[in-house]
Amino acid sequence: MSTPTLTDTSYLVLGLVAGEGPVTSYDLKRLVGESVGYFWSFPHSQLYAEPARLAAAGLLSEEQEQSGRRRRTYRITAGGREALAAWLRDPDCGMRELRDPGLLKLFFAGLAEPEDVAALARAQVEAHADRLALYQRFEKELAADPDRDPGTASVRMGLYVEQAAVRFWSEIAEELGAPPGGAPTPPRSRPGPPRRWG
Amino acid sequence: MSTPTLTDTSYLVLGLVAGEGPVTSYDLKRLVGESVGYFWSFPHSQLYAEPARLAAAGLLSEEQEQSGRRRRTYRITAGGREALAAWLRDPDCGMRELRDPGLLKLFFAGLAEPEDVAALARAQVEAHADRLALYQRFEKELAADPDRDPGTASVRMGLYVEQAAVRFWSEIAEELGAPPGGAPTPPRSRPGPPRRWG
DNA sequence: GGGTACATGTAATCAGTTACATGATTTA
DNA sequence: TAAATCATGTAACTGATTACATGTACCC
Repeated sequence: MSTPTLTDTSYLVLGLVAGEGPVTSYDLKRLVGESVGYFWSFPHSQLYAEPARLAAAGLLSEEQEQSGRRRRTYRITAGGREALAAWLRDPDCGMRELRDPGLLKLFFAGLAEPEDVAALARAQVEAHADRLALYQRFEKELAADPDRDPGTASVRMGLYVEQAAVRFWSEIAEELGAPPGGAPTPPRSRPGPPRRWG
Repeated sequence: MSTPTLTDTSYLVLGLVAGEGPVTSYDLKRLVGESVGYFWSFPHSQLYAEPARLAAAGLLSEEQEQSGRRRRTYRITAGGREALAAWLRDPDCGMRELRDPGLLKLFFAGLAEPEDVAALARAQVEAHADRLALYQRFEKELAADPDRDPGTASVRMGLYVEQAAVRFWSEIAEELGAPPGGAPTPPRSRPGPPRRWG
């Protein structure tokens, strides 16, 4: 009852506070921007709201400056540490869906002009290739670190997924550029989204 | 001004209505469940709220039964068709981040017991393998369809991503089972989440 | 003809986003 | 010292989720 259903965001904050010692919201913002933010970002305002919620739930302690900036410093409490541990101990957690806006557009390819879909594919290839390059750089630098934190393995997931995306969109681009039929841009096949899968 | 910032969800609904002709909210629910829902799902209540919004914006027309169930039937309007076309024409759209709860837990591996992380990895392998098998079945069935809708290509993306996930989590599981050092479960390396990437 | 599952909606809540607003530092 | 940028918050809005509530069809 003292834990009013924590969200993934809650645990993210909880974990960061647990790991980094006393932090302010701004510290959190910086931390997120440098690490988790690459696969789980949100606006800074949430990094003000969420710790406040957690403090209200007794999972963080809050201490406010009396002087100029009146910034709040958060620390994890025993309760917080336990909630975090319980979460970490539980092996099952939802599988996030893709929710990729690009994929959504592709899903409606039947309603679009083929050259627009091709343009989409090219744009996606470029965007994902950039991301991939970034992750490859990260991975390389991290590999050099002798006592690398186990959590940084998550970078590799980003890497694999971006590879998959580049591959996928490249295929789409290619198929649209040179469709099996032979014509450079085939006519719209059928109006409407695909009916059923499977 | 007549389009108060449509979301991706709006376009999803718009596209479905455009493609499927007149539909009720329940029809939408069924359609989503059979197709897009696999990579972009939401509760049915949104499929009641969103068409209403779109109708208010003039992008759908709404017609309500006077008899028993009083269900509402939606059709796309000229304005809706144009909004959809404009969206489809635009090649750039945000790249969705992973936001994977499993990855988030892994990110905090430094704060967890190694055997818990291993259990997580195994659970993830299983979940993603199931998903992968499902998508492979879909892809196979779709491949048999002679006039397959271009939008169904999105299934392949799901397939690639699940392959990537299975690969990733398998590696993690394996690395934890038999770490390079030799010990079956190494001591917690360092408290705290990874500091910086890159 | 009673139960169970499907169909169809509304209401309340809340997380997450956008926008606004201002205090402190640096730099030109 | 003016301008720009970094730091630090609050307020308002709204999309999305949870929960509730009831009507209709099917089946044993």
